Amino acid sequence: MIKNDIFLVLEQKGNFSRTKAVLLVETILKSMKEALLRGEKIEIRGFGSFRVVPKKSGYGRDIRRNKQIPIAGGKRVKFKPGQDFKVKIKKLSVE
Amino acid sequence: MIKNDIFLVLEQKGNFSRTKAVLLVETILKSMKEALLRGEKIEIRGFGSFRVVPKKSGYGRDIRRNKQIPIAGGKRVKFKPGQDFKVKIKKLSVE
DNA sequence: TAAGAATATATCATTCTTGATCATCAGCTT
DNA sequence: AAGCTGATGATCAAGAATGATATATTCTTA
Repeated sequence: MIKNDIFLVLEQKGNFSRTKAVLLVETILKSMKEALLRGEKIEIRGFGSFRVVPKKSGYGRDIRRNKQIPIAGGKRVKFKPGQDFKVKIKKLSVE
Repeated sequence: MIKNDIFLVLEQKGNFSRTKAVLLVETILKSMKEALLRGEKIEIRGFGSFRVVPKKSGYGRDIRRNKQIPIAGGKRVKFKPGQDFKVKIKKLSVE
């Protein structure tokens, strides 16, 4: 699924024009990124939550030279799917 | 940020009615969940990607009894923020 | 706004991801 | 439709998440 698929869904199921659909999606994505960049968490019940958490990891690898590379700490974004969603995804293995 | 905040953004910046905003968001979230439940990956350039990956983890813990509990394998959803987004988030630590 | 529903937290050991970089592949804009 | 921009894969070691459960907290809906 890519952006275009979302536009199509909005055009078909939501009856929105392509222009509106694009405006919509971009607006939502932009506001979500801004929220996370402010350090806020995003919590959408039934779907999942995004949180900005500190990161300490300290080593990477230079493939060419096959040697370790120090990595500075910082923050990262973590997504956690909702409970119901998570359970359903987990069961995909059954198929 | 919660669902209501997204509705507000759509009402203000996108000039959509509350009803339309709700329909929109629910439609998008639903289609995204369905895609992932079909095993598809979702890739939104500039934001990030969601993928369904296999999981093997095998042990949990019962806090009351303080003993190990076996955990069945399955699949899980993984979110990976876009490059630019990831870098910006990482720098939040500087502040 | 208040009731109802969903999520965070803490716990431990095992499994898994992060992180830089180049080449390849794929999404997105014109 | 094609090119440009952006994402994935592979590598290794060490730090970090997962998973079940009950309670406290927060989101959502009627």
